[in-house]
Amino acid sequence: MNSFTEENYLKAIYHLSKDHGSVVTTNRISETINTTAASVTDMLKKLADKNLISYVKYQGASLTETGRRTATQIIRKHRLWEVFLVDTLGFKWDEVHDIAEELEHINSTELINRLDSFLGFPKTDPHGDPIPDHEGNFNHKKLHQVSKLKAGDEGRIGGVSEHSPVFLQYLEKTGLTLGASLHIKEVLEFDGSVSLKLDQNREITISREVAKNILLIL
Amino acid sequence: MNSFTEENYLKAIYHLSKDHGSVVTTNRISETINTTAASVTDMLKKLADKNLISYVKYQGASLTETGRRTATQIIRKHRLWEVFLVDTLGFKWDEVHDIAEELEHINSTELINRLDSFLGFPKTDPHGDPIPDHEGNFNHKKLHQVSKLKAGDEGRIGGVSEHSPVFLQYLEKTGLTLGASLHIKEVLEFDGSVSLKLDQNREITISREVAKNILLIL
DNA sequence: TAAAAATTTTAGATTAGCCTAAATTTTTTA
DNA sequence: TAAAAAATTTAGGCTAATCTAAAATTTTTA
Repeated sequence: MNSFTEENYLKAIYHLSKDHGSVVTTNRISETINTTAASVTDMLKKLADKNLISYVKYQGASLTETGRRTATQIIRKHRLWEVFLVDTLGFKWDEVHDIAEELEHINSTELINRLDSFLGFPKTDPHGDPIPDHEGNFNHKKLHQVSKLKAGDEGRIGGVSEHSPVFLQYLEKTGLTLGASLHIKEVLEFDGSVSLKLDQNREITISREVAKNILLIL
Repeated sequence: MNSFTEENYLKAIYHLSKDHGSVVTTNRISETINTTAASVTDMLKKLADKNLISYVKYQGASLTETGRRTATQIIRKHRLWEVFLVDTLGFKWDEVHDIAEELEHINSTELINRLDSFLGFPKTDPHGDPIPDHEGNFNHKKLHQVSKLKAGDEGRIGGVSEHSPVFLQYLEKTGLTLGASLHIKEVLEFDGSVSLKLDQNREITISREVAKNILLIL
């Protein structure tokens, strides 16, 4: 059994190692977990002892296969709980992160499988992030940052890569919710801001920063 | 904010002080929480500092009003989660205790109120125990131990005072589930065992120990 | 009611997770 | 490529929650 803290470190390492296997540094972890580099070093040694990561002093850490499986199970729980909170209890998509952050540590495979079944085996969470199955396999859909597209491209919003309440509330207000269709009219060279046409022919402009965090299915 | 551990101590003290206000000893707590008396002493000092209990050295502890309110909220959460696990996810009544024991520490009033509403504001949990409202008020129904009744008495099962899986599974198997009507035929003076007539005129005999843990609405 | 038994508390350690400050290693830069 | 800067680790401490063993207090019993 791993402690809450250990689980949070595994999750952080997972999220920080973009492509499976890449090495993550002590400082990057300390920033995401909001702790000191010294504390991270301590924990990395411990996780390495438990064979959840491989760790080379002064170099960084990467998840072992066991570590990766553990991390994806926590992510599975987090995302299923988010679906429950939004679909079943009626929370808004910007309200669920912190609660799911607690619920993800509840320890019962049976519980999570029943929850999955009750929710109808959802494939994505309320932010469009894929929910891994009980073996840790993701159902990857190719997603494209709006900031990387050009005039004329179109697609539906399939996810967001930033989950802060302010950002999600902004999207909600602007009509940029999951599933919304959009058509790119223009990308301003000056600052990278993007003009879009939305469902009811509504036209809006978003900043490059916002465009980077909206992911499209083309 | 209280730690998980503190919450567990408060819950234990609550359950051990039969009638509100009665004093609970160090050893009794150490038995229910499965820890040493020395550890309990440490924690009692801490809870007293936080004004959650009143504590007199060598005498024992009792909940303050704040402590009582905190404890009932944990119990509220525990019981609502049990209802969710049984009614919504289809667990059996003997399978939910340990999971609810974890879920009860999740910290969100909004979550628990929405859950309550989703479940239809249940008044009792799957074992018949009353669910306090958000102000900590119980809807007490008068319950009678079968062991205290005499031949001729009858009623419905309104609760059980023992929640171990083996006991609950035994009741399930025997048909002694929540709501079942029963009629007391005879109480054996020799060993206190009780003969009952059940729904379909089925007649069974239960031990005094079992009879003590079944609670009837007369 | 005094001695024995039981209960409770104190003293002193231990472990997990965290911290600061100092030392070490790696990376950057001039 | 050597010095400066940045990153990382080590050393030494802290707190929460636990433990064992010893001391203090209360309760029981003869």
